[in-house]
Amino acid sequence: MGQGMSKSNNVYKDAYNRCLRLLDETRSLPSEPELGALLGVSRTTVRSILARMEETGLIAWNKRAKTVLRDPRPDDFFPEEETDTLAEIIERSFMRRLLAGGAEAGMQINELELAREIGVGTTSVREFLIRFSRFGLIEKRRNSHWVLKGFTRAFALELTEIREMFELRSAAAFTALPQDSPVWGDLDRLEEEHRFLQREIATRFNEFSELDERFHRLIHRASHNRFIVDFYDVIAMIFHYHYQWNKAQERERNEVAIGEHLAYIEALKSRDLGKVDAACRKHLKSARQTLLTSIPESRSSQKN
Amino acid sequence: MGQGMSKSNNVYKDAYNRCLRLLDETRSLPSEPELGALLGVSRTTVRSILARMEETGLIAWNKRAKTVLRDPRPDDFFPEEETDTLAEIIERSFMRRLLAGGAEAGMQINELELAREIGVGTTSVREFLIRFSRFGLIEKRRNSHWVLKGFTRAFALELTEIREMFELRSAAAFTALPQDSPVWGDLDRLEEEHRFLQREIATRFNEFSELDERFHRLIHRASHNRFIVDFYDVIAMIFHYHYQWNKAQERERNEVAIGEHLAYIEALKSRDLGKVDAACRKHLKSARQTLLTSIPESRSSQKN
DNA sequence: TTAATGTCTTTTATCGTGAAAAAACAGTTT
DNA sequence: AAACTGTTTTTTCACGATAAAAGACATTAA
Repeated sequence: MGQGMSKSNNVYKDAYNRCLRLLDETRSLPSEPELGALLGVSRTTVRSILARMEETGLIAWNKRAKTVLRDPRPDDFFPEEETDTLAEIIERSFMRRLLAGGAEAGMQINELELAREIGVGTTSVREFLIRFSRFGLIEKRRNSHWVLKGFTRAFALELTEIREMFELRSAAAFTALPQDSPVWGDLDRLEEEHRFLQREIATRFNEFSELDERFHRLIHRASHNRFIVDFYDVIAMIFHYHYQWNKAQERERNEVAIGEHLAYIEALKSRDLGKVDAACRKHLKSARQTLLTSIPESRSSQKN
Repeated sequence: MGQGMSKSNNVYKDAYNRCLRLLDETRSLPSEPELGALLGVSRTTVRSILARMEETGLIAWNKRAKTVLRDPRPDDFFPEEETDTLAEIIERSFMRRLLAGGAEAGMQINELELAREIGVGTTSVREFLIRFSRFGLIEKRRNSHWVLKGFTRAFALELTEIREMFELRSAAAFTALPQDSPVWGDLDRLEEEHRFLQREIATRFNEFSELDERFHRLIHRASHNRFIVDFYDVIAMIFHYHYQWNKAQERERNEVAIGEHLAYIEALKSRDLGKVDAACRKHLKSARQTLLTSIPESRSSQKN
């Protein structure tokens, strides 16, 4: 599938699907520039979307008039998998191989083989690997292959060490934010979401992962330091796959984490640096523990 | 120049030049694998080098026998500029534009234009920008262009904030290293180089930049944390161009820095955490100051 | 029988190309 | 005139192709 094609039109397909959902709400669509802003795409793409919607009888389109003719049906949507970015496809594929065992540290990574296996061009794989290298899991040998450093205990410890430094500093910066800063409102809303999830934990425990990320990103943003903010991408990536991979006691773990977050939020609102420090440390310690226990104790003896 | 060609043979040319320097020292060259290891290239490249050296009458080559026939002349060497990596060429070009004024924050970066201007393919430029993005100076707009964030005061402050966190921690880790660790020997040697440079400061002050990097990298390595070690790449890059750009009071600045380094080294050797902390703080503070004074006070009012 | 050389294969680095998507420009409608 | 639609140009994204370089295999010399 997909060999020989120059560029997939996933931007169009994804925006089309999102636009279909908009159709339910209104009798007519806004102007082209407005739609573009709403969907986050250019007018060129908007016009392709409108053209297809007209073809399939979803709307009547004549210049400014874009009247909705019927509700979208399930088969109007493009299949989910066709809306993914190439980068997403490659990342998923790569991470699956990395986590699905057999990925010994020190193993070399072959661009061509990866590209063939995933069914994409080498350029895309190369660019992915370059982007991915900042996560510290792979390394390039000068004009030669990439080397896998492995998702090891050492990696987790190094990652969490930085995370703890950065988050403690960000949390301190957070408490120093003026009372009228919008972040306090954001924090209140997040607290509410935590409370809600706590009540419904039995059925919605798997929604925590996403809330967790939003919460920590809010705190990191208070540092006003691009390197700290950007580093959260590394953490988010690791935890994203970690959550997908390690489902053991997920409910219990998340329940504990919600409790810790609430204590942390409480501390932030008190603006008492000592309390913030303690609550932050406590939560990060248990987060580290969770991550560590999910890593096999070193599959084979370490190589060089 | 250079349009249409698939891949430059700069690896070969650079290795050839380095191999020429080896010729002065011996009457005959070692085996092919040995030469490869020495020059850091594959046997394929070694054989191309030997082939050319035979052609130009530098050596007689018959299987294992590689006898040196004459000393290399200046015109045997490939021109310096032909030994550069494409990545280096692009980086220099890009940084020149960035520092040569007219590079307002918020300005968009055009891959195609850059590629044309430098005379390389778009792929190489794209890969460069992706690699370069980790320095925090540019940012990608989702499926659109890159945006220049600018080499601003804010950037310098964010950079140095992280640098200080990381280096204080690394320095502390350094003092905790066991007495028999090889780093103490490395430190002694660096101290000696500092003393030498201090004596010859009048003529060799411009050699400090390189020594500075080696010294700080040694300390950062003590953290045993890949994120800390890797972050030094960002610092090194910035200071590299900063040194090239801001030559004002270079001698005085470097003289001061050498003194601070020596005090810092002294503190490390004392293994007294308090002293280390103080010496490190003092040096980093003046390094930050130097960097800050070299940044124009904000060319125009900040955009969004 | 180990370690070199000679030969062949695979992989990486880089380009030009073309479709997708964005952006710029020109003409209309309100 | 401001904001829209219609049209054209430019840029980004991804591919296959090809030379450089690495690496693997076969052969030979010490």
